[in-house]
Amino acid sequence: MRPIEDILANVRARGGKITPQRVLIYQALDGDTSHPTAEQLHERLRSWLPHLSLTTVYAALNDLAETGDLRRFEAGDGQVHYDPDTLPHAHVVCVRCHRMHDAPPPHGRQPLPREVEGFVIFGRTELLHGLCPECAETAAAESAALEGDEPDGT
Amino acid sequence: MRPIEDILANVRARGGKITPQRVLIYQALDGDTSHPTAEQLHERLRSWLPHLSLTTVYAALNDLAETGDLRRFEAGDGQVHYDPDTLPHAHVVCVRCHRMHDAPPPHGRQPLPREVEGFVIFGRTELLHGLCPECAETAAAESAALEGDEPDGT
DNA sequence: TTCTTTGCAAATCGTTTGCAGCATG
DNA sequence: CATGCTGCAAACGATTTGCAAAGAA
Repeated sequence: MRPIEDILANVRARGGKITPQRVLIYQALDGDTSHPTAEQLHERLRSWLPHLSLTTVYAALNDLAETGDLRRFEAGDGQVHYDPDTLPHAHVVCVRCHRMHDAPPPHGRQPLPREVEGFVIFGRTELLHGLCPECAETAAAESAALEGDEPDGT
Repeated sequence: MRPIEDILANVRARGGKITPQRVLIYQALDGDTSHPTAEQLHERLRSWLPHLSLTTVYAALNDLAETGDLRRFEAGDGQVHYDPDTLPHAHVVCVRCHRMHDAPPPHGRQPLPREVEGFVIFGRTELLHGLCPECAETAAAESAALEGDEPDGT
């Protein structure tokens, strides 16, 4: 994400107004690598601004996303996630618990194609689906238990 | 997607039952490159089975997705899309009209990493975001019109 | 007969919208 | 003081769930 000052300047340049809510949201986002949903962010910020409404969080996030200062993506859990890191990079997602990490290079770091199938390309979202260490362990334990229930397993 | 017979055999092997609805859905999916949503598929199949319910379509699709015979992904339009092509490949999506194509090789055809950040990797979803030819034209026309409204544009 | 699947209606859940009051520029 | 923003409540739309009836095995 660009420095907060740049973003605020941009808001003002577009005729927008700078409110304490937006500043708080922008600051919370800066450097956040947890890929939060609007609701998660809202929950966190409530401690600082108890009156902050979820609607306002959505408004601020979608605004940033439209100017390209924030990446917005769906990760297969039915919710929209936001990522202040707008450089091309991949995400690893657990298909069970939906825990999510940035994938280290080289994944997703290839340069963007300019044009594909006649489409002008702006951005890329790359998700790697798998099991996180915890869920992999649970899954292993479960399948072991299942084998115990199947006498034919010999 | 695997041949229909294999899929049906698998259903039976898991204690499932083979119904006309499921067979119809599997057949419709086979070779489909349009990345339909459950609702789109439902709409199409209604001509053959007017009584087919959306619930049933969801059940069949989610079942196939769980066995890995169908890829399930969200494309930024708030809906879940299904793709019978389960080989790793990328999709090009129009951010305006949500039209979608498969990206031709080499995009997204790199082999899957086995493990990333401790996660065991099963699959990948790669989305290229951009403007389709039609929307690019519309967008160009719109920005031209906007410039006309701004006398300072000189 | 047994147990899964179907199909309807209602519930759920994340996100958006309408609108009145408030605060920024 | 004009306009954009906030925050509440209500609307929305995609997906899921509960349950009784139907139909595979």
